[in-house]
Amino acid sequence: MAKSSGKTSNKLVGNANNRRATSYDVARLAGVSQSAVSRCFKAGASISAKTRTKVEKAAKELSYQPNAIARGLITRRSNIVAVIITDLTNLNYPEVLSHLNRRLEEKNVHILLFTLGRESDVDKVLDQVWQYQVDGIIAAAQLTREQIEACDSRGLPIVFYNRVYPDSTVSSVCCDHGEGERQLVDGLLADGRRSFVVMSGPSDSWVSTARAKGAVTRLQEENVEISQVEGDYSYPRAVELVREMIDEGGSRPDAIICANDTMAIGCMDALRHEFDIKVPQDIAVVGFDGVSAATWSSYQLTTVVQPVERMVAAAVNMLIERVDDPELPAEKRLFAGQLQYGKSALLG
Amino acid sequence: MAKSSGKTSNKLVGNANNRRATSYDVARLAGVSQSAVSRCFKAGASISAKTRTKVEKAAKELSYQPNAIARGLITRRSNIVAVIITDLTNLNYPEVLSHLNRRLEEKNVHILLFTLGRESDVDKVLDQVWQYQVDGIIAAAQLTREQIEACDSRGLPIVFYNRVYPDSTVSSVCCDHGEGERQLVDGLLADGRRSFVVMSGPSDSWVSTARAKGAVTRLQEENVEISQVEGDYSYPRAVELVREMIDEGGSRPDAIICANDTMAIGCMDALRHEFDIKVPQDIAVVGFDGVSAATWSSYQLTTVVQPVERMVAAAVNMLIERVDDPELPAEKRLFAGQLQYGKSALLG
DNA sequence: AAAATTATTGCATTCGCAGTCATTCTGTTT
DNA sequence: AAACAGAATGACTGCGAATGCAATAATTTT
Repeated sequence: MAKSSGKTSNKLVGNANNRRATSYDVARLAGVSQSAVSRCFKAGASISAKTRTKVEKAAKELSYQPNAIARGLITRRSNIVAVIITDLTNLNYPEVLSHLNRRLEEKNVHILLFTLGRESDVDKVLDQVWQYQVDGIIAAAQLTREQIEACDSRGLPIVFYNRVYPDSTVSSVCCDHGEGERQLVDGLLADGRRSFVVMSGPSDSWVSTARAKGAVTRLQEENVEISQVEGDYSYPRAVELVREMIDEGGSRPDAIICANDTMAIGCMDALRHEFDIKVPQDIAVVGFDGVSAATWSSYQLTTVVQPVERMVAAAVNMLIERVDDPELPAEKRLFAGQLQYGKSALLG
Repeated sequence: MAKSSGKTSNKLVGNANNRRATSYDVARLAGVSQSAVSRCFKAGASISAKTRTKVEKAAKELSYQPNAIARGLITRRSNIVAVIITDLTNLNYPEVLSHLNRRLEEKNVHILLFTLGRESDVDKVLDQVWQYQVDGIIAAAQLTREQIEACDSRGLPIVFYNRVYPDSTVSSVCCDHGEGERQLVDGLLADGRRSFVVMSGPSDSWVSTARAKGAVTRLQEENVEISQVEGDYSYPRAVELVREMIDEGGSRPDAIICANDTMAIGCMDALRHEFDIKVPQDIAVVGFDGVSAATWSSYQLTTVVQPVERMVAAAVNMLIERVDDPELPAEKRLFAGQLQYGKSALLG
């Protein structure tokens, strides 16, 4: 602490020439024009080896880095995409975000991250997105038709992640929630389950609705008992719902179909530890997503695993294609989920 | 699908006048100068109510949004900070990121997100960070002294999240890992535990090292058995380590001290389900972080909860202060974790 | 009502880089 | 050696907004 001689002076130097080096500084030091410096940092530009060497030497000396902001201003390409996500605490999204980052990085594109507290914040977020001249948007959030059109009219490509606008020409990648639920239900039916609770997520979540509807639609084809409860994707709420369900003392269902894994885990814990109900013997529980906790040996959840990696790769490719060529028509890609047999339900 | 008359034409229009409106466009339409438009969008600028009205009307008509990139070029303030995170799949980080986003949003600052595959990628990431003229960095990753100095010399403030550089003048917020571990160990000792396994995270993680060292240091003050194993913060690896530990058939420890909750959960699952060992009766397990899964009733982990919200708020405030005034001296803030008693260890 | 004061406004310039164009240099061909 | 093609280079302009300064308008003071 006392002997801070070297370090602090260093800091003063840094603040003295507060300005970062520009291409002009490099040009002057290298004895070339600013254009030459610019060309040196652009692939495929016409520049001689000799000049390049001089420039690179000077650039290193000044630790020059081209200013991506200024470059973006003139090229109209920021190499930034906005990622709009509703709820990071959803166990599924960190994985999505992680893959997104890796895939985009490969293309030298960066992520400006926006998370939504309430859905009503979308307008505010979009304002910011526009101001920052991002090249495109990956949205894991619901946008109104007006909002989509506003992006459209600005020539700003969007790819939706896990939501689909059936009668609108917007691009999206999506897991086939309906089909996934159908598989789960088929398995449960084959297993002899006859009375069901469908636990949906928050009502404003398109994904939750798609899943719940998928399950219910399939169930209604059979002569079985169905009741629906509305959760919020969270563990504690699922526990509460199970309490209400069991405490009310009505007939217990044979199976609970949860709109995501986190709630399924909550149900299992509540059933087993609060009511000593055997899962899957007494009640089967299934989820959706394939989060890592689903494989933990306390749960071994039967669920549908979303092919996150492929979905993300598809979303990124679709978006970048449309950034490069805005005339490309919209495209919707639907990925089948992978049924994962666990021990929370006796299937197949 | 067939009647796409309205929509598609809309798209064509959007692409026709491909350019977004600029302040000049607004100025022309409003019959004022570009300066007036600029002032209209800057808080506290000198502008009459009459002009403001005209400008706002024109701006709305053209759906004009000031170009944050161009603004950043001249103000030297991008209102973007880089967030560098090692591993998003670490259950603790999504929560951190979520709070970061909320806090920064309040200050109208945005997040350019960088995740690190390997630590060696730091240089590449820093290059990008510099190019994008971010106002500052929040780093939940390890930087070398050279890298820190490089940021310093560019006048780029950094605040480290959960890592500390003892003999260096960099700002950081940090949970007191050592003290947290001490509390855990004290509890375990009071509970009569005499032989311990300390399961660290990856060796290149500063946090893991700090925690393991904290536990070991405290343990060495007592006459107890200590052995150390190296995990990687992950569930599956913790399971493997427990297998090795138990299968080897040596004497079983009384307690396993894990460097994070995820591994603690892995240990509990392995002990209970693979070896039918009772937790906490036979072996106590403790973790660190306070992730949500730690409270699930299957685990009810005894752990130290990091005050994430306060830590994030502190990090954001410290960073923004230093963006506003780069002369501010570095500051290190250490937050005590909150011991959370669960049923994975009989403490207190 | 004239002078003094203050509040608005527009002009011109700047931020840092990329791309256009005209010019110079290099190397090839005859 | 002259003529030429192609590569390399530099001067200059513009991307879109912010700002210092000077000019002008609105307001207050006397």
